Amino acid sequence: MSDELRSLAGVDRIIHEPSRSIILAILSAVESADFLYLQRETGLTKGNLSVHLSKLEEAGYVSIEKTYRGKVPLTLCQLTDQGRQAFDSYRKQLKQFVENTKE
Amino acid sequence: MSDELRSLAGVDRIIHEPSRSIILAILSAVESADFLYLQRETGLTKGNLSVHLSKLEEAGYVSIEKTYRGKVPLTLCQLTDQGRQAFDSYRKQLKQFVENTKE
DNA sequence: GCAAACCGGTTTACGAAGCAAACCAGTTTG
DNA sequence: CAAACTGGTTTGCTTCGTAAACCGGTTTGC
Repeated sequence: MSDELRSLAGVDRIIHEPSRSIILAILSAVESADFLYLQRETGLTKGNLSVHLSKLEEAGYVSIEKTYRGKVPLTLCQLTDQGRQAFDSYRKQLKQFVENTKE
Repeated sequence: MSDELRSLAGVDRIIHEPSRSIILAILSAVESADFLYLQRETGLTKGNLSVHLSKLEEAGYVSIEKTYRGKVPLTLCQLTDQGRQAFDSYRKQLKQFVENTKE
């Protein structure tokens, strides 16, 4: 019985952080997003979004491409395959946990 | 759309920590549990279990009663009403998130 | 044409948190 | 009566999340 409840035990700490789960959730739905779009959607400050993105990039979960829109800097973010896989299995663990604690 | 993904945004940080989610999950199923039982079920070290229990107690989510079994110290833990409520709504938030990120 | 404000971020500082290991009072064992 | 065990608590370290300060470049106002 407790093995099931422990489904959360080895959860990916990179993802198990609300701000980052949300970022990954958004990226998993859109193919590609720029910094400001992510900022609006997540409600994060620029500083924190930047830090979380760096952490996700470092983990290999998102790729970040820096370019320009005209003369203005533009940062594009995409979920990597590894990121998609990691997020998928994270979701599965949450689902497991929610279901195993029913009633 | 992003409001739904942000369901995790304001999540209860006391609970959104795997060790503590697991403790609450166990307590939500058993009426009352002693320290060593919890240690076996969670797989936590004594030190960490102790710290997490204190934090949960401080938050008003579990009540801790110290007594004796014969001459041996015994620590009994129970979910409070407040704790049950908080855990319930935490589960609902997780469920929301999982469902909103489907496919 | 230049100062001030704005854009799109990054870096820094710091308090809080998790974890492992050391510790401790009391009890049982040999 | 010393050594080991029980049932925990406390300490020390390191990592992490957040807000605030900062920064290079661009646009705006005068």
